[in-house]
Amino acid sequence: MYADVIIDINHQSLDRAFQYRIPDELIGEIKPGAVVAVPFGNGNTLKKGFVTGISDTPLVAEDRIKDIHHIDDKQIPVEAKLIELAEWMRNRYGGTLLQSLTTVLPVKKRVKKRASSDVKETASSEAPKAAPLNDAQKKVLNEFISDYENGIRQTYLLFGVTGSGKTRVYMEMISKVLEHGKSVIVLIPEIALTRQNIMRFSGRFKDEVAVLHSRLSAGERYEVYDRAGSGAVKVILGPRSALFAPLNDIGLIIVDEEHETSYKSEQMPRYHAREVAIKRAAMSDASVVLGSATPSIDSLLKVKQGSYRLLTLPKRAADRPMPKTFIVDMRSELASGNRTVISGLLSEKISQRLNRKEQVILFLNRRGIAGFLSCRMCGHVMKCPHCDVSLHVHKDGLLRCHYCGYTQPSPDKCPKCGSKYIGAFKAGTQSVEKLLGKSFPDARILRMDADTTSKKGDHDRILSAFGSGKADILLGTQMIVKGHDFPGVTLVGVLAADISLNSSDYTGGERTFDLLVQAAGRAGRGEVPGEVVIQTYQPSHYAVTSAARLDVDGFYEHEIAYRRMLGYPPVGHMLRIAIQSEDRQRAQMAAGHIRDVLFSSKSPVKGSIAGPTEGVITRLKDNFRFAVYIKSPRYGELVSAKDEIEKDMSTDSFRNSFPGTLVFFDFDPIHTF
DNA sequence: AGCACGCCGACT
DNA sequence: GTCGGCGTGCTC
Repeated sequence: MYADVIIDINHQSLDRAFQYRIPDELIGEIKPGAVVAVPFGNGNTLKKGFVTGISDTPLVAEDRIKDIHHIDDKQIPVEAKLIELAEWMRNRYGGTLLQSLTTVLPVKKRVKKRASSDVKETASSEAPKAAPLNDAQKKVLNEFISDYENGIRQTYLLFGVTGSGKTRVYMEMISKVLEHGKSVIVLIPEIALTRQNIMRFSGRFKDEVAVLHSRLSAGERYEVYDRAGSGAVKVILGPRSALFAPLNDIGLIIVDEEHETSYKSEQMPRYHAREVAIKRAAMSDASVVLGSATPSIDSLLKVKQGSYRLLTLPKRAADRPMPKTFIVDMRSELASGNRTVISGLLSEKISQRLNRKEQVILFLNRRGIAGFLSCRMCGHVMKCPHCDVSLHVHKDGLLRCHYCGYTQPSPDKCPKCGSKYIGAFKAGTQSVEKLLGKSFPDARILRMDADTTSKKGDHDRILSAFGSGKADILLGTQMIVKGHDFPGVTLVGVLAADISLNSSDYTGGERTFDLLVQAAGRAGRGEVPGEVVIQTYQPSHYAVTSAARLDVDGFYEHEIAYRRMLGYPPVGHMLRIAIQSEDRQRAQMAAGHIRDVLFSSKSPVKGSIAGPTEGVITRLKDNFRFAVYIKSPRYGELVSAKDEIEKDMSTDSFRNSFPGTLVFFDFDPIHTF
């Protein structure tokens, strides 16, 4: 008997199975998923390896095959299914099989048990007092249960407006699946892994639920895996990596806030947890529930195409009204002499709340830092004529497109209205804080951004201070919009919707819509109805107007038309090939070489290759970054193109011409490069 | 990633 | 002569 073993050395040329003889005493113990130690290379040094298959035919001369040394008993064996999943990921997202294996089979060191965390003890107080389900919740739940009991397994999109009680519905779905003796994985974005969220689940499912998150030590992680493997834990709650928990008999995978970009990995393999969840579910005869108040364009398209089933919660629970929204045109603020970042309307509404002792959230989206050029008089934004994304202001003063490399000089006058007020966007939380201090000297202000949350615990401390009413205004970046529930907040101000709108990639509209609707969702969660003020230089942009109407369908129709016209995902597909080297010249040459390889190949994608272009961040950790983009209506063609490049990279000629050059693939990229 | 083989310079 | 530099090639 022989075992196929992947050696734990991350190198392209070693990314294949090696056959080892299974000694008699280990026959039956060595299975796919086992972790073994094997002698490797001339020195026969013992290396860790992953068993991916068993066979009884030697593929090389028998005298070249060595024996497995021993099973690494510090590791627990994992389902063969996870290996199959790793192979699928390797094929779909590129990179080495070892990278996929180590993603799927995370380090599981056996460490002495520790005292269990304090979460369980405090959780019991959360357990009683569940309100009865409302009609919409009942309807959704019954549809799911009826399918489940009839053996129908599929992917559902649970579209529920902010505050509609999605979590409550998840709990009931989980209970039902547990009754059938199956287990459940619940994915939530890392940022939403708050104490309150964990409590809700552990209050309901007690010892049967376990939480995985990045702060867990190896020992704590091992304990969770161990209890999952033995069947003591039936529900795993965690971020995207929790998808690979070694649970048997999975009946349901829930992906909460499915539109969140954190579900996409930023390391190889750059998998999307939503896609992998659906794959893992299919392998275990499980259903998937994707939940969101602002579903991804991708999932909405799948619903239209009939591959996901739509479930909706159209109203807030307990009949709370949706907030009232106002769009402020910042161009007219400028025209009327207000040069600050806070409009007259917003300022007036803030004083009102301060007088009434209600709370205010002010949101300054800073992601995609001031990279674009726009006119403060007419709102015109400089865009690439070929790719319809914002041009990025380069340090040499030129404007550049990230997808195709199109370049033009910065204009000193707006090409549309002739105004000289065309410039890069600047606004930071610190300067806004100063301005607020001047305008509202009596207000207690909390600022929450990367600077004020650098230490562990800062995050929770600021949020709980605001939650307990120790401040009137919470001013912050992205991080304050996600999922928090502050009943005292009756006004949310979005200071500059434009920043995310004009990010230099195709996802700007979608991200802005999500942010605006989620921000609006923070207002009026308590007794007093909420209001939202959205400030922008592009008040008629469909992402802004549909967000103000909280109109997901309307936004979808506009956005999908834009994606269709330019062949962007999810209508078409896109592959980013990122090339990095410590030597700038070499990175650029390698990128050019890769483009040429694609051009001269038989691949049908050669008509839609763009680049090489330099990354937004041109240098990261001493590496110079270049990218080549390919678009294709068919994902499979991009996979073939990726295979073609991987083949070329494994040749001596590539390794000799571009030593030390790293290549990463990103399918349907959503993070700016 | 390691380790061996190999074909050139400067040294006990 | 031969000790050792690290370029190229292989690892079940």
